[in-house]
Amino acid sequence: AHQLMLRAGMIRQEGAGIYAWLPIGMRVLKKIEQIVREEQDRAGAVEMLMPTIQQAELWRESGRYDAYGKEMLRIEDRGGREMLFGPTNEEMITEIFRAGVRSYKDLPKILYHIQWKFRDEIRPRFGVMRGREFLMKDAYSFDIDKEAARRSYNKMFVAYLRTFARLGLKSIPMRADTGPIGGDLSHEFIVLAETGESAVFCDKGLLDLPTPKRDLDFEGDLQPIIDQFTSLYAATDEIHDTGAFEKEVAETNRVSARGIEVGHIFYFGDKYSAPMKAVVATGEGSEIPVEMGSYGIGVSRLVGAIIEAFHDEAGCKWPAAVAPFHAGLINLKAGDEACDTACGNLYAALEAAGVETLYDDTGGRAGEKFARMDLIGLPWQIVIGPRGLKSGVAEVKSRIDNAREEIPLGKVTEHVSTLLASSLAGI
RNA sequence: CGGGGCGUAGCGCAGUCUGGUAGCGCAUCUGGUUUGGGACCAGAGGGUCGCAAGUUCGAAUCUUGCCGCCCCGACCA
Repeated sequence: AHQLMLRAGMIRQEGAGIYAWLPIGMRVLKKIEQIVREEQDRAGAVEMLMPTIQQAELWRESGRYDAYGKEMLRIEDRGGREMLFGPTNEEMITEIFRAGVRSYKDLPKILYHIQWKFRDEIRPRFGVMRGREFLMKDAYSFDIDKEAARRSYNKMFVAYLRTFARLGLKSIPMRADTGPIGGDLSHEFIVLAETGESAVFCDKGLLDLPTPKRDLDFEGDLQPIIDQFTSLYAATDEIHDTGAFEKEVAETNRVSARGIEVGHIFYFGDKYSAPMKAVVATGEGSEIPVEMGSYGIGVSRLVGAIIEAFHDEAGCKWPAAVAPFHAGLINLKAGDEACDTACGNLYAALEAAGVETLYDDTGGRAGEKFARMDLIGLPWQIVIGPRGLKSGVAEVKSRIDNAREEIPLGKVTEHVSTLLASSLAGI
């Protein structure tokens, strides 16, 4: 994925684990971000934005300023105040919550933001898959008791299933260690890919479970869905138990593969709310610390994960939902009036139809242009020259397009529109 | 942090051992011939040789220090 992203000009490395997002890569990143946002909103989470730079003082309240170690990038401002580039936002969101919420009547509440994080990884690698600076969606839930917290957890669980499905990915929730964040309920969402960083083991049945529907009522009982996805065996190598795997899963259903972690959800109770005194009034006149959870999705990592899942020798093969452009339009003879007109009309028609089109009118040879579009991974590639039009779809890429008949210039727009109705439906 | 390697044009590299005018391929630009799946000819532009100090008449090349990056091991979205 890293090689493809570099060659396609999606990113440029500016330091170890630090990348600039070039225009093509940016488009993909933004599309993924938007899908993540839509599904968070659908689940009832509310968007906000917290800063990247935080005060050390805040992290001393939770005790993590010293506990976090060298992975935290610590900086000092001109006044000698200790600051840090946020690796996560539990402390800050807890501080914001306690300043603004006092009553159980304001609960439940799920807040999220999509913001750059920095973790000074020991060894950054695999490009944006494990960068030091990365874009993450992190959500935080606040509830009056554990039962309510469980409902918030379930909302995010289902939102994650939908999010990854919309990105064209098959994600598998796996029970996970809670690690330094703490708590006792946690799942990792793993996407299967041959080049994944961790080994995963699961029941084949998990791969066939249906994605929760778009019109699902998130305020209803989600537990049956969660049970469905958590009753079958699924574990990463860290907690994999070969004995249990062989006992619970029939031999023909055992899947052992590799995967990429793209999301992680935690319930951690009052780990932060207690020490930081984020309390709410109950109905009985007492105050109790809120029950919290946090929910992360690696947005920038997803760009790499999707490429890992969808690519071939020639380049990326984006799902339509995140492709940087839906179509590439090549004018083989820029300057030729008939060509320019046909391309101009077609481009206008495509854009009007909502088909995002990359128009290349720099002239030159088709092979080079197609190779470039293969690399970037445009689902449709349309070339127009003096003799008419040719086009192809990503599944076949450039290889069998030569067999297609040419369409005269005058009928290009009409022809492509017809194709649009079938092959590009749903974009 | 331990171990291994690299730093020379936008990208990929040669040159370093043995000090003597900074090169090659791709890309870019100009002109021309071409043009339907990675063209050809001619020409051009582009360099603090990672940084600094030292040795020397002279350093990409030798010495020392520093910086950056990559790969292999313990962490994570």
